[in-house]
Amino acid sequence: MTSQKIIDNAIAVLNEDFYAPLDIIAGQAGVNRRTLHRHFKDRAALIDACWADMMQTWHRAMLAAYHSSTDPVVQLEQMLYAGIDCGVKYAFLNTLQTKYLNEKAGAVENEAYEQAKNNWFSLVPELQRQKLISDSLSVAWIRMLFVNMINTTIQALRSGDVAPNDIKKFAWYSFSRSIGLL
Amino acid sequence: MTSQKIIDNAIAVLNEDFYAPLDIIAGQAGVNRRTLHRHFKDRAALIDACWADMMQTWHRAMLAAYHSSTDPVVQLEQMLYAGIDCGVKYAFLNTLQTKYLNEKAGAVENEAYEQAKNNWFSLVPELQRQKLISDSLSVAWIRMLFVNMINTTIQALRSGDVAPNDIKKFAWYSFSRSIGLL
DNA sequence: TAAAAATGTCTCATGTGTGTGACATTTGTC
DNA sequence: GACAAATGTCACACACATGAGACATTTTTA
Repeated sequence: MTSQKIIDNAIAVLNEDFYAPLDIIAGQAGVNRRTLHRHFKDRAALIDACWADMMQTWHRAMLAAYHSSTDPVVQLEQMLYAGIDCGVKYAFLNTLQTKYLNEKAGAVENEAYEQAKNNWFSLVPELQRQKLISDSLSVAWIRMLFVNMINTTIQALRSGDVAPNDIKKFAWYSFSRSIGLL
Repeated sequence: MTSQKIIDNAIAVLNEDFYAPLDIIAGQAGVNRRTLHRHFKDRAALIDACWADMMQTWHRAMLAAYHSSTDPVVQLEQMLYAGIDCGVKYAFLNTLQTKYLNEKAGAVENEAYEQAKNNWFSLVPELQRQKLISDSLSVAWIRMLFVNMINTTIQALRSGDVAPNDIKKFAWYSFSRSIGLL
């Protein structure tokens, strides 16, 4: 559908430059700017749509990873890979969260986010209880390590300085050790 | 000096929003927008000045940390702390590097940056040679871990979710382990 | 104190992103 | 083919950031 095509390209473009003019987004999506406005009332509406879209992608990937095993370590590993696979979309999600979402009320569309987040947050204390990872690190800190490891991976992929084949291996190696695993 | 005052405030403001209007920057610095233009020809000139300023700060901090010890592990630890202390300025540097610096030729003012970078890059192979850190990780990857650990730390500080007292400790613990140290 | 420099205030022209209206054109559907 | 929906094209008004000119005011300096 056209709306989806616009959203996909908007995410790609806005991820590079959050303030890119709508011309660029429309052009990238192969539609007229006027058409873009027919699908999305204004810039804010488009960004909201992008946000919702990303939420869905992210949420599904996390849920699938979470249910791929009962071993919390494997769950965590799979969730990291899922995050990496979300790639560009995830990076944009982060941008939004820091600079755009502040202005919005913690509204409806955060529900899915919260759910995935809660799954994640139940995992870490469990790992700490089992003494598999460090219990001197706070959960909030570990959450940030997780998110930023994904960012690091995406950056590494984009920069071309790190061999793509190595990246996931590196990411899990570095992340798991950074939280005290093994 | 007025120029420096404007630069400092510009860094602070642009770090929050890279596209903030000059009004805001001038206002934050307590000067008129017209005055800002008398010190800096245009927006690009101001940003260049910010860049140069940050380079200086960053370079000095890195150099001091590097020379604080002859033990490469201690050097690395001190450089991480130095990066964290650069704080806000460093975060802006990162923003610039990805989205703004692309448009510039790898020009003159990168010299200082390169020098500090080279110090850093000599450190990592040395640590690998001494088998203190993992030699399966590439230097480029470790560089990214380093940079992103600083970002993570700054985020953590800003979010308020992690106790400020713990942060440096957490950062070194997580970073050192993520590169295979210990 | 007097001259010079820096800054503030007001104004203006310019460029650009934005959102919308009117109408032609294309595409899809029956 | 005929109709309807979606899209393209052109045009317009609006808001806003920008950079600069003219001149008053303040601050520095000799």
